[in-house]
Amino acid sequence: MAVSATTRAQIVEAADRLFYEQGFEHTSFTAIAETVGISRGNFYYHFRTKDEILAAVIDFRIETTRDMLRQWAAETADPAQRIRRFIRIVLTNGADIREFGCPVGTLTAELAKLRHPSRPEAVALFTLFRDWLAGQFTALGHHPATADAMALHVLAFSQGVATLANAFGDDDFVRREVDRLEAWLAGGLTL
Amino acid sequence: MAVSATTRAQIVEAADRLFYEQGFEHTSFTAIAETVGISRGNFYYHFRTKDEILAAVIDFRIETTRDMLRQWAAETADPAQRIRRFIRIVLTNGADIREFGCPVGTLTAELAKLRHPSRPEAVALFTLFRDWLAGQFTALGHHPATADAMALHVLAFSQGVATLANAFGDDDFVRREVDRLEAWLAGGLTL
DNA sequence: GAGATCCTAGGACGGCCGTCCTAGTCGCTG
DNA sequence: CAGCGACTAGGACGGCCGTCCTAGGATCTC
Repeated sequence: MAVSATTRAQIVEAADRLFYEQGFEHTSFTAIAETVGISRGNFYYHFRTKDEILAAVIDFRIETTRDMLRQWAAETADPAQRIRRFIRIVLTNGADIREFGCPVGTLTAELAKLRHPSRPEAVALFTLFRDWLAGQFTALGHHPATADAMALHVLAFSQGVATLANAFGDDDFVRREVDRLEAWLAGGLTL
Repeated sequence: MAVSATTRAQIVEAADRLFYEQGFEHTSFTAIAETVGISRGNFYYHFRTKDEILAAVIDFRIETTRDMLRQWAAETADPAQRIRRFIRIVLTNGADIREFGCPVGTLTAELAKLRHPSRPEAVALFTLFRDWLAGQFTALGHHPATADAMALHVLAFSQGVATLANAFGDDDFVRREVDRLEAWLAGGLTL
């Protein structure tokens, strides 16, 4: 049981990374098996289909994200500071983003094109950030509707920056946009 | 020769649409052949590999985009009005974007994950818009470096909005963000 | 009207894909 | 130590993929 849980976790983590780096469809069972170091047949014991792995990966990402947001909330009480932490993800994860884009945005886009049944679960990852950000803006004294609009604005910022960072690999551009949005956050928060 | 040119063009246009709707890798020779209404074998006469089709599709998109930008330049002399036209693409093509995302952004992201040799050509599509936008900002009296930063800012806006529109399908959000960026364009153009 | 050229249809090929089966190993429990 | 459940390795399967070959039809030239 302990060993199987480890193997299962190893599969999920390897798939998580491979889905991010190569895309869901392009990642084969063989590639995951080789990464983990298990036989391809053994696989079937833990996951019956590739879609089941995807579902597990999305659940894993949701859990990981929840933990991260909780961590942020525990470390800083100021909502503005929390939002700033989100804004700076594009710097913190700059190298990965330049190479592979945003994990959430690219997965959601791919599943949309595949018309994959798990698409709503991937979108839920976006919703997680959206609701958390909206909560911070609400804590800053904004009405819920305004707070949600601001949350979407911040999300759009990070998606746009991630996409262009991936395309052009321009770190200066990322820094400039981060500065701009932080100024917006510190200033009027005009929408 | 006239017939072959037509067939070739039909293949490119069908592939263009399918690559957009389903992604490059997910689109098979069979799917393209069925869309055009030709046999799968005949294909090989016009394109020897799938990568050749991709290259032709990217060339086609570059040509189409160039035509569109020329058209815009011909129709309106005011640079600000031209930029506004670009900003409003997310509204004009709202239905497609909600369903499939931005054609340029999603293709670039996919080719990055596939480490595909044609990735630079896809990025060139971005560069086309980037340079054109920078040209408009220059015409508004900004220095080249500033104009380029503004161009990237507008591009990031459209990518962010397209990604979230695809994820959430929220038309109000798109309209709100368009209004906001148009206000920025009409106002200070602060970066 | 014969022949060269352009174009097409249909199918064969090797390969990798996701899926599934089976025999067997390990470790725990009684 | 017998038995059972958890776990693994290896390989077989049908199917679709991209690629490639070949024979024949259409069209144009002299």
